[in-house]
Amino acid sequence: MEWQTFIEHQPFLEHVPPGLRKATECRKAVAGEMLFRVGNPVRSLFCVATGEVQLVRHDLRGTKIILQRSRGGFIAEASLGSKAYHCDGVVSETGMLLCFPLAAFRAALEEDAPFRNVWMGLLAREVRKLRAQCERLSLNGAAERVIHYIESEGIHDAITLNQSRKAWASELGLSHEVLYRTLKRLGEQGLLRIDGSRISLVRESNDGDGAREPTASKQRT
Amino acid sequence: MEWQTFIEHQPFLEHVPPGLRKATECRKAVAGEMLFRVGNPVRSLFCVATGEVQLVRHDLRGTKIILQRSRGGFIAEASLGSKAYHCDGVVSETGMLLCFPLAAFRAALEEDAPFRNVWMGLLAREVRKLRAQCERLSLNGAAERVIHYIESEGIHDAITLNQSRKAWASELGLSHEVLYRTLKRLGEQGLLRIDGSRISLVRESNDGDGAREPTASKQRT
DNA sequence: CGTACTTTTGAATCGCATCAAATCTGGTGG
DNA sequence: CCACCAGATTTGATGCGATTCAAAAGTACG
Repeated sequence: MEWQTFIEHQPFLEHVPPGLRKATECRKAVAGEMLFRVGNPVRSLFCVATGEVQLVRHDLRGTKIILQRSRGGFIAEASLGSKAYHCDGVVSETGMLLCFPLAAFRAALEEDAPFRNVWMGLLAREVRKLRAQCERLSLNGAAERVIHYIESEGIHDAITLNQSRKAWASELGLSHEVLYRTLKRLGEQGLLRIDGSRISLVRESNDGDGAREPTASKQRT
Repeated sequence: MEWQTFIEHQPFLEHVPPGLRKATECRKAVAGEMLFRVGNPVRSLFCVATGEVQLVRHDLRGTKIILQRSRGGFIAEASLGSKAYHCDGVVSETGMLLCFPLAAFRAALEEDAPFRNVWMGLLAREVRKLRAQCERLSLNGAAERVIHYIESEGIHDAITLNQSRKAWASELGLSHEVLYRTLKRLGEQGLLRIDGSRISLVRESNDGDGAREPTASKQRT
């Protein structure tokens, strides 16, 4: 498969300098495969062209916690700065992978200013995204988390889910049952419009129709 | 005040190139002061030499959410990559501040390779730290969050709190009452040793003393 | 010495997690 | 094409733990 194909999906790949491109391996990754495990030395940086890769950790009782979910874009960018991985990297959906050798990647950052700036921009974006997720997780209330998610991850107050609702629930730090119930309730209250995997926020215009709760909080039957 | 003084507290400042040093303003920041507000254009990068600065946001009902808390080190590093601030920056404890003009900072990154590498290392560290916090917040159980905090933020399973417990509670996504009770309970169970602001984890050696719960989970009276 | 804030404990309530079970879905192989 | 299976979706019932409201005691600071 050609770089040109990938660039269409991931515009930032356009900035990868020729030297690094030649050193990059491009391969298929099958669902279930482990890219790396906790403690493994960092040898490559991975970019998910298609499919999905997750950064996961397991707590004491074996519960899986998803730390990052990448569908297009880098996975474990921060591993560039450390010797060994802090999490497991598992392929959750079959797709194509770009494997950048660590040394070549570092060299490219050193030599190529535009590429470097794109990279620093990606890191900064990741930081902001993570801060938003922390903010979301510190909200106590299922409805508030759902709405916060749509507001911060969506475009024009609407999202198209690219994962199952069950997986979304765990990203929101909720049990899947509560997420289902919350979506239903918000839908019935007219605060949310749900068409399959398309979910959008309905902003109340605050004029007519006085039979509504003040805002997305403390909804009761 | 002199750079040499700051470098003792923040070793990475040693790598700030001379050109950038000359352009940097150094001033006192008084508790309560707002460094910037949501939407303000980014003009400087701030480094907290002493005192404390917080990155905060407010939800719909005015509840304060702390997104970052910096005591020594940069605050809002990710703002380097965006036009405007996404949060408010408030001084929570009086101290000294280094204000790097944005343009000069960018230029230094461009020209000075060692400085740039230190900076990218800081960004990567921030990403890992934020991932750890997300992991922590997605644990459901006060005791588990406390223990996770000590394990990931502490040194040798021990931390010295540099903030009030009330503030810690909000960082953990808990009400302060629950944190107090949880600490007390864990202390009584011998899982935690608490000396004022010094809190350390007691690892059970799993040999003698059979009167203990399996691990840090599901503690009951 | 007084004020503001943190720390601490108590009691009541609410919402989420959990267990259970039924239905629906997409995909596989016969 | 259909039977079948695994996983996702949906709904119900229950208990626990966190939030919340309340109030008292401790502590820092001017």
